[in-house]
Amino acid sequence: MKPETISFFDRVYEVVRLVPHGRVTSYGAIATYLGAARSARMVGYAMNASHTKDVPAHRVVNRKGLLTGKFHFDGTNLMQQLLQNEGIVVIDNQIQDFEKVFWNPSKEL
DNA sequence: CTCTTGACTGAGG
DNA sequence: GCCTCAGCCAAGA
Repeated sequence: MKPETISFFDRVYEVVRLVPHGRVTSYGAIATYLGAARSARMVGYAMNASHTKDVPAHRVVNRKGLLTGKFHFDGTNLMQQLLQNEGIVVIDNQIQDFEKVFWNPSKEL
């Protein structure tokens, strides 16, 4: 695969796939890891097309640990269900102990 | 090329 | 702690 042919979106997907089971990360963390710290919005924008990809988008939340993208899932609480299924505690769209389950690709990878 | 759209973020009131 | 504003930048029409 020529990197030039890989779009920014695809790079986002690869990083999201690297997120360990039972962990979550933020849009900004992914953007920073990709060298585009100011492109956090692009990460979310990329996730908008993640439905056609095998990407665990539910592991990606904003910097506050809030499930901002839950409305993009079929069910109203599907995203929360998926996270809790991985052992992550979610209350009212807010991840509990966010710092403990947070996975920073720039540090861990 | 120009314009619009965002699952974001940080600063300011 | 909450709300608003502005900057950010890639992709699609």
